Parts: sequence; structure tokens; C-alpha cells
Amino acid sequence: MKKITVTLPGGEKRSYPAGVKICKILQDLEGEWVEKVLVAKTDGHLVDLSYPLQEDSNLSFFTFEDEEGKEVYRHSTAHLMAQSVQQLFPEAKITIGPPIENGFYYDFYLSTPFTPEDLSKIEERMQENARKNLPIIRQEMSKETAKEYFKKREERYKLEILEEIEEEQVSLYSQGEFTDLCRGPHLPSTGRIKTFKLLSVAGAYWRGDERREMLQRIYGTSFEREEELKIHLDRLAEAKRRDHRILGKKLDLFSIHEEIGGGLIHWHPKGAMIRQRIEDFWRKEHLNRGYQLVFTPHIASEEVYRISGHLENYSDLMYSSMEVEDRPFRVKPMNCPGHIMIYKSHLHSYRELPIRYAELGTVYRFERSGVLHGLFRVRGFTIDDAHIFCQPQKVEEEVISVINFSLEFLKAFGFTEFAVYIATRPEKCVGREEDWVRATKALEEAAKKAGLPYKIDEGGGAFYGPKIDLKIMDSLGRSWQCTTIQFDFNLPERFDISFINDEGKAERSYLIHRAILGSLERFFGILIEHYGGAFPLWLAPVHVRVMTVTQEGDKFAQEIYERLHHEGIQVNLDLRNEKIGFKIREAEEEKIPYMIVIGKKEAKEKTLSVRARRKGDLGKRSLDEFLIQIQAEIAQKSVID
RNA sequence: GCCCAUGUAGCUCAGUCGGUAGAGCACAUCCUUGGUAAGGAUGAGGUCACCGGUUCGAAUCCGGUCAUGGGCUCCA
Repeated sequence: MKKITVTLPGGEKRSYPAGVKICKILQDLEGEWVEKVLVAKTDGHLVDLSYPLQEDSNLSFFTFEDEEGKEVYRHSTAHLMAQSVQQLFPEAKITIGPPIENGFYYDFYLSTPFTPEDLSKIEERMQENARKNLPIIRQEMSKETAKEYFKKREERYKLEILEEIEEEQVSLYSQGEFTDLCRGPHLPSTGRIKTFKLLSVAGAYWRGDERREMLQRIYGTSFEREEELKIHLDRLAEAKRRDHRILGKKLDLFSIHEEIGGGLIHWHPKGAMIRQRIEDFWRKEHLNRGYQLVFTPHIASEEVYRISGHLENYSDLMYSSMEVEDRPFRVKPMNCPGHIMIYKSHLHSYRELPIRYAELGTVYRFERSGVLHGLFRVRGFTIDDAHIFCQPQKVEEEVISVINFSLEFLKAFGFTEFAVYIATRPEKCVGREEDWVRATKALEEAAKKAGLPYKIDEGGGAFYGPKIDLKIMDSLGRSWQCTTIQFDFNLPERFDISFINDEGKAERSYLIHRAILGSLERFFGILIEHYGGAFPLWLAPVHVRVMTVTQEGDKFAQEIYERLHHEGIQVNLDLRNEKIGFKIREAEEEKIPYMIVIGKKEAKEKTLSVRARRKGDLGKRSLDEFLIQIQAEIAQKSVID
């Protein structure tokens, strides 16, 4: 009998007869981890534990702790769900059911939609099927045989998938009476799936194509241990509590009105105060870093968008034109043309470059009603935009400085973890090869010099240039893309922008678009959720509330108010005839960082009883001490509460 | 835009079988002057999203419209 050599993860080599199954090898191994192995990898691809090894192989193993293990685990949970759904709804047709971040889904065709009650029934059935510990068996067969099989079962979606598969051999996975066309791999048996939860049901188009029929999608998640599931569900509940749409209403920060239109944000005084603080900081930092602030109009002749190419490429996100003295105008969907026109208004020497124009530019883009979502997806928003015009050899330097700027700026809001993505040249693109190479290299070098690990999104760039995106991690561990730095090889050509080089000749300028926060609206939404509505002092719309225990404190409270107000502190005064506990409760609910409690004692001693949000009574101090303390806290932009 | 769900007082939500609308919070007035997360009483507040239909009668049943929410990239 033929022998093969199996190399184990530690490097140890063992000899086995050819055709040995991986699970057999696992049985010979020692350690607690052996039982946790869900899937194996041999020579670069993931395989079932029942996979027979025919040749010498390098083996590695994965458990739920690994991304690979998690995906297989959840993919098998999706199959368990599909099996249970077909038992309860025999008319349901199976389609696809992949693992996704934090869970899985499965799409079914069913003429009547699932109800929330159906979900718990399906869950129960899944428990039963898991308890039965059905072996999950892989079968390989020719495409033709598989087609006959699914034809008999009237699984037309599976037939459609089969049509598109190029290989001649396909694999089917069975558990009990349920069989699905699937590449795999899967867990050895349904009993390996320990704990799961079905979360929601939604419509989804077959193949994500809106011209195709609507399927019923069930989302769920699964874990190995009950505690892990609980942590995950708690996190979802916490995210719901922090939902910026709810907090925005409760804290009176912003609103959206049916009468005015979806996706159009109204910043209430408190929200506007926060925005002012962000904008003031933004302007100051931009001036410090050699940017020049500009303003550009909200509408522009259609001609400029014809030149820029937006009319051709982006008209589906632009609002339709309006006639102004027989000339078509458009509401601006981006700020670049305006900045370019400013640049072009006179000749530029290489000595002047780089020129950096920055604007908090409000733009309007058409988003379909169904995708609008609070502050995250809107129709009118303000980009913290800038366009950098520079010489080709200066791009790396510029990108590094933008990255460093972003990191420092975002740090002021308490974001310290970043992920970096570089998107490279797509198939269809404009610009010279050498420019793409130079620009892409500049992005990589810049990421390296900033000490940031990055991932390459091959072919993910815009048609007009490569880009680098920074994602921030919020307090719930969710990531958000904010900063984007994009090269543009399209607009410089189209608008013919140039500078005069040291030989006195006109040379094409490089153009970099960049935004640090992305959109103020969206960033505000992220901040609300990141802080759970409790803004740090430097951003808080109200810094301090002075409140009295009885009327005997009124006069002194008034004095404190006047002084703080005079010093530029956002302060308000609560002299109402209410109990102190009630006043504190209200201030806590409004998430005001500091409360000053003034009673008879304080009025007599001329001291302040200071209470910090969520922390309680901090004790007494003088007005001067308190003022110095909070002024320092504001100046430092402290985010620690 | 499409599928599903939801739409009742400023907010959060009850409302049974079709019989003309309810709570808590907020608001107003009064009483209460109190010590670190809700003192008490009284009152005002509604074209039940909108339009149409069925019915003697519609918040409730039916149809349509609008808005909001969950989704609509993850490829057997």
C-alpha cells in the first residue's frame, strides 16, 4: 500500500497510508485544541475533515478562533437553517447562503414572506436538527448528474447556478434528507453547531439584481459558546441604544422633515454648536498646515460638469437641471470644479506649489429613497474637502502630510485605531501608466512612512486615479471609512490645469482630492454613536449647568453664570423651583459634562459644589479653580470622561 | 426604485369583536424651598400619516399615496 508523508502544523512529519482521512490523523494528535478543529487546509485550500489525503501534504488546522474556522462554522449554520426551513416550508426554494461578517444569511424563494414568528419556529427546528447530530457528507459528481438531481427537486436556482459553473465536477453536501450544491467545506456534523440566533428577515434580489425576483433573506449568527453569542447580542443592543437617530432626537441635535424632504438634515442649536466646534478646529488646523480656505457657489452651469465628465459618468447622482435664462444649471454634487476654476484664474509657478484649497463644501447628491439612513446616508452634505495641486515629484510628500494630518485630527475625537486601504488601477481607467505607477507607489510609501499597515484593494481605484482610505474604529469596535485621499488624472486633463516649471514651460499639475472627516453629517452621526451622546467637554453643546438647591442660592448662581459666560464657557442656569435631584437627573439625561450645585452653604462660603456627568459629586472648589480646570480640559480636547 | 414591517398627543407607546380615543414623560397653573438621577395636585393638548372605498357607523376592514425602519456587495 502506498504511503504518504503528512507534515503537521508544528513541522512534524508522519507517515500514513494513502487515502487517510484528516479526522483520522487528528485522532492521533494530542492536546485540547484537537477537538476544536473545524476545518483543515492542505496545500492552499480548505477541506473537510473527512477529506482523504492521497499525496504528501502540508496540513494546517483551523478552529472557531480563526477567521477560516468561523466562516465554515457559520456557513454550516446557514445550511442547518436551510434544512430546517425546507422541513417547515417544503415549497421554499434554496438559493445561496454564505457566511458574512459576524454571521450568515440564506436566501429563499417563497411566495409568502417569513414572519418574525416563523423565525423562532425555524430556530427550534434548527435546535432539533443540531441535536440529531446528522453527519454532513460531501459527494462529488458530474455537473450533468447534479443537474438531473436538482431538476427532480425543482430547485431552479440551483440549476441556474450549475449553468454558470465552469468545472465539470461539482460537489454536493447532504445532511439527513437535505442536500445543497456547495463548494464547501463544512463541519463534520450538525451537532458541532452549538449556539445560534436568527436575527432578521429582509428582501433581497436574486443575485443582487433589482430586475430579478425578490427573495426572502434570513440573517443569523452563530457561535461555539453561549457567552460569545450573548456578548455579540449585547453589543448589538448597545449599538441600538447608541443609534444616532434616537439620540439625535433625545438630545435635540438634529432632525429630518417629511415636509422638506428625506435625507436633508436640520442642525438644531445644540447640534449646530457641536458642528461649530468641529469646524472651528478644522479651519484653524488647515490654516496652520498651509491650506487656503475658499468658498464656491452651490449651483453651476451644466457646461462645467460636461467638461469635468460628471454629466457623463455621474448624472444618475446629480439632480436634474434648472433653466436660468435659457442656460441649464445644476446643483453641485462635488466641489472640485470650483476649486479648479480658482486655480485656473491665473498662471502658477512651480515655486507657488503645492497649492492647497480647502472648503467645507456643501453638495447635493441623489440617493434613492430606500437607502437614506439618518445622518449616514443623506442627500445634502458638507464635505471637509480640499484639493491639492502639486508637482508630480512632490506627491509622496503631500500624501504623507495628509495622512499625518488625518491621524492627528481624528485623534482629537478619540479615534486611535486605524486601518488603511490602498485601491489600485482598475481595468477601465484614464491617465498614463507612469502616472498610475508613480501615484500608487507614493501612496504605499506614504502608508509605510506613517507606520501604518495597509491592505491593497487590487483594481479598486476610481477610473481617474488610485486612492488611499483610512478607516477609524469606534468605541464599539465598528469601523468607518472617513478619510480618503484620491489622485485624479482625469480633471487636470479635462480642465487643462498646469504650472510653469523651472524651464519656463507649462507642465501638467497633479491633483489630489482629499477629505479627512468625509462628510460632516456622517461624521457627526459616527461621533454621536461613538460617545453614546456624551460628548467630551470640548465638543459638548453645553459645558456647564449651574443649578440651585433653594432660592437662597439664586444670587450667587447668577454671579457664577455671568462669570463663566463672560469667559466663553457655554453655561446655563437652572433656578427653577424644583428639587435638586430632579435638576440633576435632567442634566444627566442631557449629558451635560459639569453641574454646579449651589445651596445655602455654597452661597455663604462662595464655593462651588461640582458634579461631573456619570461620576457624581467631585467636592467643593472656588470659581477660579473650576474655571482654570475646565479651560484646560477644553484646550487639551480631552476625550477621557 | 424593489420586498417586508411600521405610522395614534411634542416624545415613548396601549387601544380587544368595526360603535366616535387612552397612559407615562414633556408642557401650563397651583401647592411644595428641598442637598447630588423623578415631590404633589389640577389642566390643556388628537382631522388616529394622507386620499379613496366597504358599512347605519372605520384608528380598526379593503385599495392607493407618502414617510420612516430592516434589507437589496458578500456569489454553489
